[in-house]
Amino acid sequence: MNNGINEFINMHGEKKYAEIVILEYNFDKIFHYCIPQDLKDRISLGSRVTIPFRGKVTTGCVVGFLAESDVKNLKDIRQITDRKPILTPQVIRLTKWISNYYLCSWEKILNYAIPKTRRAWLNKFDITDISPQKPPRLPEDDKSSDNEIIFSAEEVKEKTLLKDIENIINNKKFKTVLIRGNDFSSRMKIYLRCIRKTLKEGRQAIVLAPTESHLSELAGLLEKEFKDNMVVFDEKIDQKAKYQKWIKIRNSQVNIALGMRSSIFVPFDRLGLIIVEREHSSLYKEERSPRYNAREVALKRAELENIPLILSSETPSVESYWNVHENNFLEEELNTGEERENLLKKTIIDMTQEKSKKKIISYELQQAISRSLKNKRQVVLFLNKRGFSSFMICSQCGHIPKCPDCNTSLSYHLDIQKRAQLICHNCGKRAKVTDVCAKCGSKEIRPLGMGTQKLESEIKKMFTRAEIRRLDRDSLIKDDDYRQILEEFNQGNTDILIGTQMVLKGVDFNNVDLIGIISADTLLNLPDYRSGEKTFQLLSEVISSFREISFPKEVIIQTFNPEDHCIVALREQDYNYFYQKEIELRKELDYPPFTHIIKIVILGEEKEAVKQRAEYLISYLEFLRKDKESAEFKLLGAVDMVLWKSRNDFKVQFLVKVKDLEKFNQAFKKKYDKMLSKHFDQKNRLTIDVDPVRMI
DNA sequence: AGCACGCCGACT
DNA sequence: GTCGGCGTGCTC
Repeated sequence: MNNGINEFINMHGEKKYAEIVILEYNFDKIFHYCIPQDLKDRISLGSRVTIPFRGKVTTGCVVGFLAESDVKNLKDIRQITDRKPILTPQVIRLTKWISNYYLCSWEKILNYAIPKTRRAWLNKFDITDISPQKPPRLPEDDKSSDNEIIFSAEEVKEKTLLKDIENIINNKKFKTVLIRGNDFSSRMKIYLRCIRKTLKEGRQAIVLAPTESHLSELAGLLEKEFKDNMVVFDEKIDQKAKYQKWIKIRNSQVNIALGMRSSIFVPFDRLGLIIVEREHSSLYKEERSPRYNAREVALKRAELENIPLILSSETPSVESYWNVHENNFLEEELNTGEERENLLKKTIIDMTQEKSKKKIISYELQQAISRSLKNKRQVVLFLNKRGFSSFMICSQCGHIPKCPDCNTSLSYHLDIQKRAQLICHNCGKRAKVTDVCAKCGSKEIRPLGMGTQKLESEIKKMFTRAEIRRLDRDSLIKDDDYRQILEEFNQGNTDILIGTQMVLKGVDFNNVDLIGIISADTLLNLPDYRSGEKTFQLLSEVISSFREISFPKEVIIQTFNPEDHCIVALREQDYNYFYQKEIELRKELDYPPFTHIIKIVILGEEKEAVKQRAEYLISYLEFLRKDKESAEFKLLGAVDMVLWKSRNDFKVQFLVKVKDLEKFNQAFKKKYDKMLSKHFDQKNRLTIDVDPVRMI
């Protein structure tokens, strides 16, 4: 198994030629160089080298070895930059896989994985090549003679799943465990034990978290035991500090790395375990090039390194859960006890049954808020839409005013003088509000849906004596506002907090006994095959904000779609129900995980130029369709090509649906480079997103 | 990305 | 005949 990496050494045991990816130019090509005799012993996969190229000296990264080359007049490698390679052979293999899977150049992903190094740092913080350290001494080393035990007999008796995890960790082979559940402290206990065990074996661990706050939560807990044995790559880290931490890793001075998505590339050479916390998070997807998903890359790295992988989530991604059945992932459930469930009431309000269609707050929710206020408890009202109102609709003919450039519905906003205005969130175009429908002429046109602003004014009218605060992007003017609104609420000075996703971060729900989800529909109706999954995940997270429940609490969900499987699954807190219904839909409509989607976007300032390039791209894909080496695929969005306006650019988007991604990519790559340089540049850009997390 | 090469039209 | 326009292709 060589994964397309040439490590072949000729019969004299000599590495004669090196395959090199040039790091300073964006060519998707491998160059061959001779390895001078004096460098032979020190060069390896992942070594950075200086090489003559086009009459200049440039740097490259060694990605393979050859005994023979059919290229004539090969030049010599000048020198090796780092004393020990900055990347490990396994990470080189990983980046190769990424460049094929995500259709980006090898150079791009290599440069992304390697911290930006200044020449000066190279001498200052070099790799000292400390010979493999003895694993750090742990308290148990002295006590337990049987080092095969991770969990005690008592613990295993209580939760038999621990035995399975123990076996997998002890086995030290590639195997994925998906832990599903909301019990953070049990999950944490498993992480701790597994890491401890891994270190004891003299191996290393990577822990990924999706956001800065989840990262610091994990780091805080792990630091108690492993402070001197770990590095944390937090959000604000600069290139220099990042490089220093890499050197520590490379020198085996630390054996645990914590970070967000990019930490999946850290160069441990005795990696023994990867943990991906909240694996469902869309933040694992890099939304700029290279557009990889760290969860998928973690899976690939675990496979390449042949080590266990732990994925965990309260609401696993449909892809991962599907893998439980298809690829023999081990699934374990870890949920908090039933006492919690008995004190937590979940109510779904069918808004189609409300008498007044214009009302935002149902009668039941209004009553529940009154009850909370009387009991001196706090209320959080959740809405995932900013602005005043989402769009206008004519109740006579159903017409929705749309932006002529973007074909998206215009948002209804109030300006500072409280004058109504329509704004296109895509391109920023503004339009006047009309009181007559442009299509049928009726006067029954009015705003539908709502934002936090409108909700706030409604609530203020309803509960005149309550302290009400709003927490969303728009309400934050000064940097300090966020902290202040939180502090007021957490000290109990606020009765009702209205907010978007932001309330999930930093709000203390201890004294809250009511969460009202104003409209489950806004997210559910997005034009995205994942909208159901996203709704279920987000609202589950909202409900989980109630961590400790010592008195009765209630969640009220208002929706126009009470029968939707996501809503039903939320009420029953039944992941399996959600998954079964969702996977049926995906299968029926040929969506992931049954196919892959590739999002192709063309952007440019001139409308005609964009259109022309889009047509060229379509013809390239049609040409591919005839290629016997390519895979079958569907092309969406090409027949009635829509040009959108996005900021200053015109934009065209296609979706390719393909089952055999590997085969398709191989054929696609053949002339991709040529097409790119011939038809696209800074003015007319082409972006390709494999397995996108957002459709628009 | 640059830079050479080459094929073509315009010009002292 | 020769200068320079840019489209095409190569760089180990």
